[in-house]
Amino acid sequence: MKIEDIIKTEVELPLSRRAIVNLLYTENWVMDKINIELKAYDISLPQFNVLRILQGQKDKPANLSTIQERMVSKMSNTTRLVDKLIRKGYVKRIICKSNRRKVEISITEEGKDFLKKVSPVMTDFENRITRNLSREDLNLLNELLNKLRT
Amino acid sequence: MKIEDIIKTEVELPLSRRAIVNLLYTENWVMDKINIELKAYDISLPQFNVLRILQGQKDKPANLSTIQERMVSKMSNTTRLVDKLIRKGYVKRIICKSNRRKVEISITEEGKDFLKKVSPVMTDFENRITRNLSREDLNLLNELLNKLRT
DNA sequence: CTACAATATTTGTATATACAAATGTATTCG
DNA sequence: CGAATACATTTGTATATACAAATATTGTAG
Repeated sequence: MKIEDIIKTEVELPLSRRAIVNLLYTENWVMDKINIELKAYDISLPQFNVLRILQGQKDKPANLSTIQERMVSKMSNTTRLVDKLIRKGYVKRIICKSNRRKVEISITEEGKDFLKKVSPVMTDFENRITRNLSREDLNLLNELLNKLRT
Repeated sequence: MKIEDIIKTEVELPLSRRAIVNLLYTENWVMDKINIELKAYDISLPQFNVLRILQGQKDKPANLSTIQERMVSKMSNTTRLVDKLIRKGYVKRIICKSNRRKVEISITEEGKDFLKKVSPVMTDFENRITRNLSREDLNLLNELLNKLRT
């Protein structure tokens, strides 16, 4: 559906505005679907991503700033996000011995089990939501987004 | 910059995940820049969009549900958003005579003046932020996003 | 070794958003 | 008419986010 029809504007948008509005709208549309998917597991996307980052560390714990720089959306408050994961039992936090300003955050067995359950669900979701795009389409979209940010 | 480098993952992402992550990341990147731009005018993007919608009405007032269906990101709370615009003096709200469940919201002269000042700034911003994309690129991006939502 | 700057995280506060329930009004149907 | 239902908006509440300030720790220059 054309973006002009979605936001019900009579006048055609200038090309650059149309692309930006479409980008914002589509991101919202995707996020809605992701949230619906994750709601069943009582976790938010940022929380899920932190778990994935920690698992990617292969048992080497990460500190807060490492997590922050790897997040898709830059978090203003990673402390409280980690707090929530701790309350759920998915991660643990210990103060770094070598530098007591730092904290070391690592995934628990419970967190790993959770990921083992939810990761395939998300992978399946990603495939479903992009099913209308061919491999070339996906590559092209990826390149255009990179180019936009250049 | 490749999305894998941005989120510092060692493994290459599957195509569909890469596109989705890139979409979310790029939208965040754009929103950050929009917020910086609008901050000087002490207004948020949803608020700005409501003003544009009301101006598009050409003095015909809109009710809340009309505004909601035209918003890019579906608002869960348009009442309080309009409250803020009223406090700023940019819009006014009167109860609809024919159907007192409805309210009629319209832009004030002050709101029109504000838009006259800020709209060119935003148009200029939109052109700047898309300057690396050709007309074909923008059309292509637009089509790919439409296709994704199909 | 002490004061000062730099680093890493945490906390406070204001604002934003999501979702559900409540309010007030209009319509319909016996 | 009066009860039930539908409609349009508002309010309550819990959670999320942005940003600034505070805290705690380490490194460094004199």
